[in-house]
Amino acid sequence: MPAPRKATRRRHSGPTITDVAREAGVAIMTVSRVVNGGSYVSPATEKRVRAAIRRLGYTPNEAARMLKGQRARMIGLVVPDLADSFFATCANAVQEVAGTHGYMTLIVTSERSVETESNEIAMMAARRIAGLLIVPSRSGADKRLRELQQAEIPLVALDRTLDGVDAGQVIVENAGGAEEAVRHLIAHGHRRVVCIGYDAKVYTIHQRILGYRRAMKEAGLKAEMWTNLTTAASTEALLRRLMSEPDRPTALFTLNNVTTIHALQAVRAMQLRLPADLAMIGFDDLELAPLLDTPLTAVRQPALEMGRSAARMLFDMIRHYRDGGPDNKLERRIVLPTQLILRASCGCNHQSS
Amino acid sequence: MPAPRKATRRRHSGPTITDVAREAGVAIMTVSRVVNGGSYVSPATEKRVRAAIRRLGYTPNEAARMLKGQRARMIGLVVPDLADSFFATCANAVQEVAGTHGYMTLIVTSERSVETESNEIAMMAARRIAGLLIVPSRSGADKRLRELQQAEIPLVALDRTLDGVDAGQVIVENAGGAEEAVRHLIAHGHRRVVCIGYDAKVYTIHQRILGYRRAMKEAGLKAEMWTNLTTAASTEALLRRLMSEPDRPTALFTLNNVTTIHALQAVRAMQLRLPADLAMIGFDDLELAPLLDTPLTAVRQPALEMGRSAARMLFDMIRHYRDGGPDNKLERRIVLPTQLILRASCGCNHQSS
DNA sequence: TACAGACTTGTTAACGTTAACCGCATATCG
DNA sequence: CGATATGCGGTTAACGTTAACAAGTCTGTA
Repeated sequence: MPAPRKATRRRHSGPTITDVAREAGVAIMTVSRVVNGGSYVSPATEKRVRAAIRRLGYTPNEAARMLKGQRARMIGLVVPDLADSFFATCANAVQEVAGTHGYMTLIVTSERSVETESNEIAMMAARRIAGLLIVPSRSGADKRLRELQQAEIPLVALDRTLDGVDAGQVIVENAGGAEEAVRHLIAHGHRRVVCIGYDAKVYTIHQRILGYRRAMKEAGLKAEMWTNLTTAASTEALLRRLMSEPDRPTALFTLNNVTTIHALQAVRAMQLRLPADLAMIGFDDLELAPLLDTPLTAVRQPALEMGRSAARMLFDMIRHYRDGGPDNKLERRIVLPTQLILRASCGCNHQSS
Repeated sequence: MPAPRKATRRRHSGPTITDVAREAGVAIMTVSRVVNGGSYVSPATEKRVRAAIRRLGYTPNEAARMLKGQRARMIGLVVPDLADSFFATCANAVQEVAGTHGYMTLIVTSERSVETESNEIAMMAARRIAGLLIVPSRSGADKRLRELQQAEIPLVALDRTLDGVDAGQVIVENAGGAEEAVRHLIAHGHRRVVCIGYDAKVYTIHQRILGYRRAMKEAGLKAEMWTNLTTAASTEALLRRLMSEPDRPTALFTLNNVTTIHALQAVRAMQLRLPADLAMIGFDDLELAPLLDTPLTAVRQPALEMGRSAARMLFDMIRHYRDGGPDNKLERRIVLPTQLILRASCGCNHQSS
C-alpha cells in the first residue's frame, strides 16, 4: 500500500507558485521574477521555469497579487443599462482598451437607480479596482465616490458630468448637437417644434434642452418641453393631445433613445405620416433608423470613440497615480462632436442610409 | 513637534479589519465574526464593532477573503458581442440574479473569436471565479474550459451547446422555432423559401437549419441555404442574383439577427416590397421590428428568462459543489420555447405590434 | 460544591504572492 | 591588486482575512 500523500492537497485549485518552484527546482521568488519579468534571471533558469509552468498549467492567483499590490488589475464600469445600444457600444470600447493593458473590466448596471449605483460602487471598492469609469445617474457625486477618491482611485465620468470630485470627463456636444438639429427643423419652416424626453435632472438631457431653447429663442419661437415621459402610453397620450390642438405642432425633437422609440410607436399607432404630418429628429441614432417606415433623422453620438477616450484617459490617470509621474497636467476633459444624420423624417428627401 | 506616526500608513487604501478592531477595542477575529455573522458575539460588542465600522467606512478586502476562501464571490459571463441586444438582455438577467446572491458578474466579449474566448477564460480563471456562464463560440470545449472543469468550477452553456465537459445547458427550441416559422411561410402558399445566415458551424444556426429542412421536406419542397454571408454587401449581392432568376424565391427566412438586418437593408436598397415581392421571417426578434416599413414577423427568444435560468442553474451548481450537497441530480438541461410573433412581413395582415 | 454545557472573546497559522534585502559569483576599472 | 559594479538567486516578512483551536465567563443542575 502506498505511503500517504506528503502535502495535504487543498481542495482542487490550480497549481501555485510553490508547486512550480518545486517542479523547476528553484526558489519561489525566481518563479515570480520569470512571471513578472524585469529582473535578472539567467536564460537557462528561465527556460526551466517556463517549462514547469507549462507542464503544470500554472496561472498566477490574482487574489494574492492584488492583496500584495493593493490594487487589482481590473477597472470598473458603471452604466445605466446595458440593453441600450449606446452604452453597450461604450462598454465594448472600454473592454477593448482595458484588454490592451492586460486589465479586465467589471461592468455593472445601475438600472438608473441612485441607490443601486451606490451599492455597486461599494462592491467594486471591495474588489479594490484600479480605476472607475462611470455614467453617473446624478451629477452630484455619491458619498461612495468621494470615498473612492480618497483612496486615490482614479475616476472618469462618461457621457455625463460629475461634480464634487476630481474626475476626468468625456462628453459630447449635447447642447450644440441639439441646437443644430432644432435649427434644421426650423429651417424646414417649422414654427411649433416641441421637445419631449425623460428626466431633465440627468446632465445630458439638461444640456440638450439648453440647445433646443437656444435654437428656438434665436428664431423667436416659443420653447415647449415635456420631460416626464416614462412610458410609451404617456408619450402617446401627450402626442394625441398635442396633435388635436388647433395650431398643432409640426415638428418633434426627442431627447433620448427610449423616448424616440416611444414616439415612433405612438406615431405608428396614430397613423401619422412622417414628415408630412409631423417632422421628427431624435437625439442618439438607432441602428435600424435607416430602415424605418420613414428613415429617422438623428443626432449621432460617437459611442465607440467616447468609450475608447474615456478608457485611455483612465489608464493615463492610473499610470500617473502609480508612478507619481511627471506633473504634466493630463488632458482631463474631452468633448466630442455629434453629427446630424439627415434622413427623411425631418423633411429632407434623402434616399440613401 | 509631534511624534512620528506609530504605524506606517501604507499608501492610502481603505481601512482594514485591523483598524476597525483597534478602533472598537476588540480582537480582529471579533470584527470578522460581526461582519460574517453566524457566530456568538454579544450584542454590546456587536454594537461597538458596527459603530467602528461605520465611523471608519470599512469595507472588507475581497482579495484577502478570496485568498483564504479559494474562490471569489464573482461569476464570469462570456458572450460573443454585447452590442447584440439578445446577449445584452441575457447579461442584464444574469447580473440581476448574481446580485441577489451577493456576487458580481465579470462580463467579457469573445468577439466571436475562439482565440479571444480562450484568453478571456484564462484571465477569469486567474481571478478565481466561482462559476462560468458562457455562450460558446464552438461546441467543442476549449482546453481552458477543461482546466476549469478540473478545478471544479461549475460551468453553464448558454444559448449554445458545449461538448466534452460536464456543463449545464440552457437553450431554446431552435429547430422547432425555425420549423414553425417556415411552415407558416409555406402555409401562405410559398414554394421557394430560401434560408440565409452566417456560420453553420455555430450550434444555434445549425439547429435552425435543421428545422428549416424539416419543414421544407415535409411539404415536399427543396431546401436552399446560404450560410456564408458575413457582410451587408454579400447579402445584397446574393438577393439580387436570386431575385433575378426566372422562378425567383417568394419567401426568405433569415437565421440570425445580423443577417436579418443586412437582408432588410438589401430589401430597401432593391426597393422590394414586403411581403408582396418577398415574404420574410427572421429568427430573433428586434425591438424596432414592429416599427419597420413593413413590420417584421420574427421568432422571439426569451432572452431574459434564458439569462435568469442559466444564472440560477449556475448558483445551484456552485452551492452543490461547495456544500458537497445531497446527490439529488440537479436539473442540468433547460430547453425553452420560442414564440412566433406574427406581423406583416410574412403576409399576414397584422396591424397591431 | 463541582461540573457540564452554552456563550463570548482571543491567539495562531495559514492562503499565494511580491518588495526589500542579502549573499555570492564574475566582470570592470583605476 | 583591491574596489566597485553587475548578474543571479535565495530568504524573510508582509498584504487582510478567516478556520481551528484555546481559554475564559457565566448559568444551572446533580
